[in-house]
Amino acid sequence: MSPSKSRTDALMAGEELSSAAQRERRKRIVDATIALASKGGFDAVQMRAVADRADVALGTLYRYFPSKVHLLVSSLAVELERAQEKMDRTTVPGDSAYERVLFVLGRITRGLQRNPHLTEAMTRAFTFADASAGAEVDRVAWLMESMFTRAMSDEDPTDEQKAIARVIGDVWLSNLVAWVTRRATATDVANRLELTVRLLLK
Amino acid sequence: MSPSKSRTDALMAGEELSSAAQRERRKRIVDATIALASKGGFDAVQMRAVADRADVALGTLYRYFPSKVHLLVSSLAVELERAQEKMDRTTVPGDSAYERVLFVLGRITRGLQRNPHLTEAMTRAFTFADASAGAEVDRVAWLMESMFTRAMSDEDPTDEQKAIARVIGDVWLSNLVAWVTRRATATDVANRLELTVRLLLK
DNA sequence: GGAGTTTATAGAACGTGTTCTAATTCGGGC
DNA sequence: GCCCGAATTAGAACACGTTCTATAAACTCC
Repeated sequence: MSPSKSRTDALMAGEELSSAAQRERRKRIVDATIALASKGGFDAVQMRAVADRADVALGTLYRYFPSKVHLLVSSLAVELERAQEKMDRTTVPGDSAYERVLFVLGRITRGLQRNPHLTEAMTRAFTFADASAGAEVDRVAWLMESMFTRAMSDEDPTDEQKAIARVIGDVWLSNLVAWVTRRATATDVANRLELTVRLLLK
Repeated sequence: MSPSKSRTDALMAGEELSSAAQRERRKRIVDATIALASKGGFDAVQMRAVADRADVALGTLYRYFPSKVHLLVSSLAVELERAQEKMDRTTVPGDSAYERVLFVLGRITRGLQRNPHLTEAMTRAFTFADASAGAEVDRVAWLMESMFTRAMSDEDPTDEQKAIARVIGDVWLSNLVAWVTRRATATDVANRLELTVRLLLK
């Protein structure tokens, strides 16, 4: 049991997947998750449906991702990495940290709002995650934070910049959730983000 | 069906409970929820267990609160109201908004941290809530916001003050969740809150 | 105080996340 | 090629949120 356990951990973290077949399986699972989430949100990501669509047995799915929350948060990390890569290929316009952060924020937010169901699924999983998904959640939090610190300056971020990035991330997530649950409109979200960034960076 | 529907809505909102027996039942349910949550957190708040403990049939529980999330978020509102009342009976020390907000934040945070399981149950329910619990979530959000605006000044809050209060609320909640899921220590939380309030109010 | 309506009760039933079991297949060392 | 442990599979089983059904109790209005 012990060796199998450590192998499982590697699978979960998505690192060092022994065989190509396993990397393949993992990708199919994440793809299936994103497809189902895009179509019907959190509720549509049913473990049996994911397994079916990924052409994998239910037990295998659980071997790769120990819970629905792990699965969705890991998929969120994958999506954020994609967004970050795209951002890296762009030159972010703006003369001040304020302008650049707002640009990045607006862009990602609009990107997510283009796929409401997917956003709903991922944000809900993220905020619902319990301690067992701590590693995955930390990874996503770190991706968010670094997305904003990069927009603030090219240098290594100062502690204060990191703190600001974290606050922006918190506000961003909270507003995304409010939008997803229809307690705020896209305009509300844009306004509040602008206001927050202004308070923090101007 | 229609009159019963509207009566049910009243029960959900907790207003105008027709009979004393119904107010009684509702209170027993909330008390049972808080007791179970205090003991074992979100997972321990099982609908059958709540119903048993409140001495109410499962169907009745669902008539009063249409889901576990509604139940927990409503209980959170009750708890916040209690905290607010206690705060109202205190004179908040501090010469500046910065100092007073920090005092209030520290106090409520420590209060919640004294009951980790309850806090875990409530914050997870709050952040997991979907659109159907929008009203309950809005109520809690409003309670939080007004808790901070009151600390900032005695007057009616300006729009900017409201915005600041909202940001503080977002950061507060996010840090509470991080603490609850053991991704941040109590010290981390205190530091980050101090830093955030400083950035916003100093 | 009785008829009709609403509310409460006990408990079965259902759906989906998660776990478990038994059998099969895969991959690496001989 | 064969063996062995690990990985995968199909599917049963289980837990808990939620819904449904049938019956009883509690109100309301005459």
